[in-house]
Amino acid sequence: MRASDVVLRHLEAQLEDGTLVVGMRLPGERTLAEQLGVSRGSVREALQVLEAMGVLRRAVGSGQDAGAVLVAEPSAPLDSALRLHVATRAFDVQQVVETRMLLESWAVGRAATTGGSLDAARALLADMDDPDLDVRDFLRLDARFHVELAALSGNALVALIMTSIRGSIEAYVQRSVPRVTDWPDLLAKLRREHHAVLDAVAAGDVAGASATVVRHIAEFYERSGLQQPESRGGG
Amino acid sequence: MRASDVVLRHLEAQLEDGTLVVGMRLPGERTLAEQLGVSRGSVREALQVLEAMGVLRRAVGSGQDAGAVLVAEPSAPLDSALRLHVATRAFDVQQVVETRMLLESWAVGRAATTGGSLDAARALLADMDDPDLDVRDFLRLDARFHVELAALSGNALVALIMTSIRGSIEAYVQRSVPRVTDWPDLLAKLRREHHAVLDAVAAGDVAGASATVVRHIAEFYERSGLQQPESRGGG
DNA sequence: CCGGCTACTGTGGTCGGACCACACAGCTGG
DNA sequence: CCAGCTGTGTGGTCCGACCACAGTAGCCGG
Repeated sequence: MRASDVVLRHLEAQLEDGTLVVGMRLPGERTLAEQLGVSRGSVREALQVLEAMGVLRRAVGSGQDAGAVLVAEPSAPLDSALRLHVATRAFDVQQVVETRMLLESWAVGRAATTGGSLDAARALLADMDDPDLDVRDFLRLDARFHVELAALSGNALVALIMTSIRGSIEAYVQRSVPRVTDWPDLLAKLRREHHAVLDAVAAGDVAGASATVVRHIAEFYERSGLQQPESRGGG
Repeated sequence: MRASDVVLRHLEAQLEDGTLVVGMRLPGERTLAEQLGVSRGSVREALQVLEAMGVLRRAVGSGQDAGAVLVAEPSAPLDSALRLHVATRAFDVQQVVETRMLLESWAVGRAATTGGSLDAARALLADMDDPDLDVRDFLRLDARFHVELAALSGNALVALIMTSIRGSIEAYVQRSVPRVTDWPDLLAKLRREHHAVLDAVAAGDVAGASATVVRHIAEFYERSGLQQPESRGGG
C-alpha cells in the first residue's frame, strides 16, 4: 500500500460517509500529512489525483477560496481520460462517434417527452445563425448546443458523457476544418438540421427528433472525413 | 502553468504524435525531470495522475517490467471517477441505472446484428446455473455476463462505460442483498431472462434482445429496491 | 476618526537531497 | 557449472527549505 493510496482511501471514505461534503475545505497539506503519518509529498500526489478526477480544486493564498476545496466536476476526469485514451489509440474515433450518436439520439428523444425549457438551446441557435461567424466559432457553439441537448434529457450522467465525448474529439473536428471544401453549404445544412431537431423536441416528436439527430451527426462526420459512411449507430 | 502540467502536456503530446506508444517504457523519473527542467517531485505528481488515468503502470526494481510502462487501461479512470462522484452525490443511482439500460439495450441489439461468438457468454450462464451458488457470487458472475454482452457490441467505449457503471453501483447492489425476500424465485427469473436475452441475440432478434434486457434490468432494480418503477429508460 | 500602507500569516508550488526496498544482471568463489 | 554475493538502476518516501500568492491585522499619517 503506497502512502498516497492511504491518503486517497482516507479521503474517499470520508466522502462516502458524509464527513466531507462538497463545498467544504480540506485541511492543509501539512496538517493532513501529520494526521495520516505520511510526508507532504505523498499527500500532494494524492491530492493531485483527486484534482484530476474533478473532486477538488486547489488555490494558493489565503481566505475562503484558498486551499483545497471539495467540488463536483465529474466531467473533468472523463474528458481528460477519453482524450488520453484516444491518444493511446485504445479506441478509434469511429467508436466514439458511434457512442455519441447512441447517447444523443436517446437524449433528444427523452427531451421530447419531458419538455424542459428550450430557451438556452434556442439562444445558441440564434448565435449560430450569425452569417459572419467564423467556422471554428461555429463549431464551438455547435458543441455547446449538442451538450445542451443532452442536458435536456434530465440525465446528468448522459450529459456528462456527451460533454466528454465532444471534448475528446474536439481536436479532431477542428483539424478537419481545412478538409471540407464547401463550408457555406455545410453550415447552411447544419443550421437547418439544428432547427429541425429542436422543433421536433418542442413538438414532442420522439422518433423524429432521434432520427434527425442521428442523421445530422452521421452526415457531418461523413462530410468532414472523420468516419466511414456505413458505420451508423443509434436508435 | 504548474510544473506537473508541463510534464503532463509533454507526455500527452508525445502520445498523440506517436513518439510514445503503448508497451513502451518511459524514461526514469530523474531523467524526465532533468529533460523538462523540473524537479523529480513534479514529475512524480504528473505520473501519478497518468497512472490513475490508466495510461501507465509503475513498478519498482529493474528489468523489462520495471519502471513506468505505457498501458491502455481506460476502465481504471472511469471506474474510480464514477465511484468518487457517486460518493459526492453528483449523480444519483437512478440516473446511473437509467444510463446502463440505455447502453446495454443498444449493445445487445448491436450484438444481434453483428454476430460474434457467444461462447464466453454461454459459459458464464452455465456457471450461473449452478444451484449451489452463493447469491453474492451469482451477482459477481451476473456483472461479468452483462459486461460480456456489452463487449459483444464491438464498441469498446460502450463496453468500457458499462464496466465502469457496473463497478460504481456494485457496492449498492451487494448491499441490497438482505432486502430481497425471495432470492430463489428472483434467481430463477434472472436465469430465465439471461438465457432469453442470449437466445434473442443468437437469433438476430434485435428488438427482442433490446426489450428483454431493458425489462430484465428494470425489474431487477425494482425488486431489489434500488429504483422507482416508473423511471425506465432505454429504447 | 478614517484611509492607506505595511508587515504577518497561512496557503499551495517547487526544489534538492537523501535514504529505502526492490529486482534484475553480472561477477565471483566454491 | 552453479550458488551466492554485489552492483546498479528503478520507483517509494521523507525531510527541509524557499517561493509566490492572497487575505488579514495592525500600524501610521492625515
